Amino acid sequence: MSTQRTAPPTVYDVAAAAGVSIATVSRVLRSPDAVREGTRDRVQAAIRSLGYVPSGNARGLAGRRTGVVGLLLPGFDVVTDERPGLVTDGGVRVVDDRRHVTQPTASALYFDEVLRGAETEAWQRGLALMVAAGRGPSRDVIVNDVAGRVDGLAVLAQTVPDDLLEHVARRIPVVVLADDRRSRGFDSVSVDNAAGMRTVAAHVIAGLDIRSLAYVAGPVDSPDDHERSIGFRQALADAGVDPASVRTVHGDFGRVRARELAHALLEERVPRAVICSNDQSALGVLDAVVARGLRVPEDVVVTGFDGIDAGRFSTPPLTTVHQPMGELGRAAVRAIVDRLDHPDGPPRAVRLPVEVLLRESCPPSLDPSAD
Amino acid sequence: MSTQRTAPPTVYDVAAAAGVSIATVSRVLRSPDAVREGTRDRVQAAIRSLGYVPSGNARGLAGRRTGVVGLLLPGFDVVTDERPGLVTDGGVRVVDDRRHVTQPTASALYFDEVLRGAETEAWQRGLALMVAAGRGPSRDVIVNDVAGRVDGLAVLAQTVPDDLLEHVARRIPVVVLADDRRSRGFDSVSVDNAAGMRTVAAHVIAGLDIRSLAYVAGPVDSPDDHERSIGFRQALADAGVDPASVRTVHGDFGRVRARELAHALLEERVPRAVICSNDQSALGVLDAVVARGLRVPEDVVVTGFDGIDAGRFSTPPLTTVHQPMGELGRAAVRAIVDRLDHPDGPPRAVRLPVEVLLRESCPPSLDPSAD
DNA sequence: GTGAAAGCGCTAACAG
DNA sequence: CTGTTAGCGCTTTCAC
Repeated sequence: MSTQRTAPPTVYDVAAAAGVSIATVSRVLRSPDAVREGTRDRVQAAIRSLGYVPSGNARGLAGRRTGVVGLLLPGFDVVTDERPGLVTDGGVRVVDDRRHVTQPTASALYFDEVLRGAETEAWQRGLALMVAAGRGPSRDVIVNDVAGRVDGLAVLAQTVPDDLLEHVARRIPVVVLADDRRSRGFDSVSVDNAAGMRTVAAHVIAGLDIRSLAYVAGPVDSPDDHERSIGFRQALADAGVDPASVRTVHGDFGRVRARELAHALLEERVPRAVICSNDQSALGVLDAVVARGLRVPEDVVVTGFDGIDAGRFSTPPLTTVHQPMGELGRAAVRAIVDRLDHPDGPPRAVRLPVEVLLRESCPPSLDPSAD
Repeated sequence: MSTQRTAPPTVYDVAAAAGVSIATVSRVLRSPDAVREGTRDRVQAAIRSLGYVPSGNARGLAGRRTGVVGLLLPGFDVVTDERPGLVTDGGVRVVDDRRHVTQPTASALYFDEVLRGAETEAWQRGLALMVAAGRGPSRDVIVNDVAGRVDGLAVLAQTVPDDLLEHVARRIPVVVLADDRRSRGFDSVSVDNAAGMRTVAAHVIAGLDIRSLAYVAGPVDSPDDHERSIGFRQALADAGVDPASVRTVHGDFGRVRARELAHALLEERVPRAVICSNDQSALGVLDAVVARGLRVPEDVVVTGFDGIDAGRFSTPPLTTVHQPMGELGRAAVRAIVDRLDHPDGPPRAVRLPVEVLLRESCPPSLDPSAD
């Protein structure tokens, strides 16, 4: 078939082949019922035999919506995993992977699910999705480019600077994910971070009757982290725990840093519970606790936030607050469509519920006899 | 900001505001160096103050490439996981997840990685990616829609029927993923299924000196499965094993079906090795083997194909042939760009290497003292 | 029902 | 360096 691209056929070609005007061709495509059957058949035959595919650009230009929504993600780190091949055999590398040298596929990149959710929702509404990395050298160009060819844009928090966002927002509706930006005038879809943290912390404090706490926070500029720490403080207040009695350290949401922090923390004094602002940190804490010969949950209970896969497979499995990532993506597309239907009205913020998953690192009950 | 969409500004608006012609505005955008600095500044100021974002549609129409490549995936199954919430607390559902009730996030959907790879490559080349599900009710419409607004299209095998594919291929280059379609005239990017299976099977037969084999194949219409079975037969021939001595069953690439088949197989006679055409099947076989009280790898060794995450976390971890999914996506974008640069020439097929990952279910050696 | 004609917003010669 | 002028391929009144 590589006998192609010799100037793709246009409405004119189809019209000529079918012996009608271009207007009729257009009608056959957009409102088939408005055309007499015989005429319609001839046009459709011409379309088939010419291999005609309408130009989306021309369509979009000529009016109406493009039927495309955009999604800007923070950009993918190019993880070129350089595993050492141990044996080679017939051109196929053979690796002894019993120690699981294999990378965590870098798949845990949490926005995979967001992407899939958005795609699903777009698909169900007959829309196409345009995805791009909102970062990188040509950031501005890409963002403008995408903004120029979609009906609406969903942007993951902190992937595009505010001024750029405000610029494109003058052309199309923009919805920010994972950060309530109503103050800036943007619609947003986010997760109920505060309630989630409050609930899991309440479980630790009141449910398990633990008052010796440590809190591993994230980077100070993270809106997510900020909300979670608010939820944490609410839980303290609810239970009448003195905030000053809680040792708090600030990590970077990373596992390595959390491990270091946890070691220092445990060195000083072992808390009965370590509440973490995200899962990666919690896994780092788990590393440190185990390394010191302490048992989880018997000696220390640990909780995370996010619900990443690694937490399901850790030893012990990690209690966490699960965020509905897929739903985030879906809600984003819905928000865009809503805004397109109702251009006016104040910015709206959708809050999605989270879910506490109690696993072994901080079980429903500390009573061994209870389930 | 919701003060928007009052007919977005156009080049004309910018030109008027800056006191220049539309051509100059266009130049400032496309080749800034061709415009005197003072003029350029005025235009850029106008762009900023008007909130001007060029229309991608108009750009695409006016000539040149759109700068967008399309990716058609098989479509996402909408997995609405209905987990039973055990406790409710302050609006946040609390779930006892100690038995890992949580879904495998459905994340293992293998094309996540393909998608990310494609995105990465596109991003690095300054292209945007348009993603859509190649299935579903409005399949034809969506496919045409996407095809009408991209420069080239990558399609995952079996997501779009050939006739539709051939139709759009007359307009833009199409590359098929995971299936060598040169015969149909399409460029393709696929994985070396045969060599992978041949290598892993050779390891079992010659490396481990096992000759009592069973083979769990996939659905008959799968091109992947077909190639893998060819590789398997080559391995048999290489080692001088009589194919007739191998019991072969056909599954559906699913875990459940494989489990059933394995039970029947084991009932009749326990083979020393079960080679499976994909990981899901291998996991099903593992289920059955363990259920019957047999040990892996001591009594039965099992191998899979794909390299899904679940295989890393199974008990025991699964030996498999890993496919470079991310690379598939990247290669697809490269293939499209290549084809755009060289519209003529015969269809080309890119073959990506696979990698055998030896894990506990079929270790490098059966000698317990080794390694 | 169907055709004629006027753009949609931009790029790319081609003149100045 | 900058302005003029054609279209790019399609949708959409408005007549017939």
